Amino acid sequence: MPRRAPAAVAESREQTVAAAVDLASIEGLEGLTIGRLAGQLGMSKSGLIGRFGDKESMQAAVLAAAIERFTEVVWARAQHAPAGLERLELIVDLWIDHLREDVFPGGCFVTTASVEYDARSGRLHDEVAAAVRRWLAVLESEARRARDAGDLGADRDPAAVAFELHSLASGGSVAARLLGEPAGLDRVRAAMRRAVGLPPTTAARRRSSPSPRPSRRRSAPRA
Amino acid sequence: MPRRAPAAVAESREQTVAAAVDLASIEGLEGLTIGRLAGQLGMSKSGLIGRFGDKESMQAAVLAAAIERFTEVVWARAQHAPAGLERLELIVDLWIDHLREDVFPGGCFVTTASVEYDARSGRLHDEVAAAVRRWLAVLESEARRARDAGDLGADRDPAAVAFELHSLASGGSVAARLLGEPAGLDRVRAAMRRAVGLPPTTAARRRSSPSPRPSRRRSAPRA
DNA sequence: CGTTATACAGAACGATCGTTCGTTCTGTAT
DNA sequence: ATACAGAACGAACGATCGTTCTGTATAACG
Repeated sequence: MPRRAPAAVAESREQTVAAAVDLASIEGLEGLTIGRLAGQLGMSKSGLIGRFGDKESMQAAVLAAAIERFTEVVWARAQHAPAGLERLELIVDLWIDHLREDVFPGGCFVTTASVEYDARSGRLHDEVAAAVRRWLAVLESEARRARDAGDLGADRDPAAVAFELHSLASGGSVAARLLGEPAGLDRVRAAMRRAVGLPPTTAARRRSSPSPRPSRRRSAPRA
Repeated sequence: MPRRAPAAVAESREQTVAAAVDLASIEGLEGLTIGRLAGQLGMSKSGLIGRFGDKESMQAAVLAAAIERFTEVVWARAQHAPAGLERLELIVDLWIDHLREDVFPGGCFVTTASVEYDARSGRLHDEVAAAVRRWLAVLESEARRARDAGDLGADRDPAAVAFELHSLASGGSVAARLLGEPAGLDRVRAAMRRAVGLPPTTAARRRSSPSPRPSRRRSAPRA
């Protein structure tokens, strides 16, 4: 391969992490296995782990990549909307859409990671918690803007609104996926809109997906 | 006075499962390990697995026991309240309390299991989903009663209310635990009350009744 | 050109996984 | 007194875990 080495390495590692994100979104960050991931990528275990040092560093890289993916498809795309309720409304739509369209094959990555590390200590716990805190801060900031602009009930605490939105999206997406009811996400969306005082739905579903997409990716538990 | 053999066996298995529930609420149902659990119980791996047949059956037994524990401390204790909004209010309080008082050392058991199996197929997935469906049906039934009695907005869909309550409790408890903020559960409670149209809080925390004290039996090593 | 650094494969490590044997012990029934 | 059933043990199975070491091919540099 006459590829330039640094580029090849960087790109290769990027692809590695992307594949690991998909796998970990199903199996969990803790269920990630060097042997299985290496086999899926067609490389040796030593070659794979050599890119990260050890497994925990690999998990951290995977987590960071998943957060970046979420940030890109939800936060970044909402930046063009004016701060406040309007941006909050767009965030909710993008948030639900990213769940509906299987940006992560196994459902919301950070939710999975949150459950895995909510009762443990260590580097992964800290990084997951930090990511959730950052996201809550974003939501709180927008909620505060909305409240200051009079678009949100003056009695509503921005931090409480942020926490409520996060709880609904996190818990609701899991339940919708577990029960195999894509319509559950409509309920989550409605509840999130209710949480910020928006009407159940605006005119038509402007972000309507063409088909329900029954893509249920499932992995055999064993062999 | 020699105990009858079947009784002794049942009790021993019950203690085994109770310990496994505590362990699995932290490590996850999938993170349960026969070797580690056996070591913690002071028995051999073969002796432990012999009680269930294989690991999956043990996981199923652990899941069933956890569901039973939840049912006891939340559903059963709310039965004395009149059906409808009043019972729903009590359920919310008991629900939050069971999270606050660490009925499960690692947080809500079914939430953990939901995340673990929401993207997989098999027996465990089906049983978790069935448990969630049963619980949603209970909540929906109470919400319908409340609506029919005029205690809930006539425009509120009981199934949507049930789903919203479940999502809030599930997602909120994880976030509160992950962030290490017990006050987060107050937010969850407030949001759940808001979901059923109840005022943020009734007077003071009237639900500071003595700890429910779930049966937490400690197993003693065999002589 | 030679030298050096890097990336990966291959092999092996100790540990642990779930499972399966054969044995032993205990209590009950015949 | 004998036979049997159940539970648990200890040992071992093959598989897989994360990690480490060594050899080698290639790319980068002078």
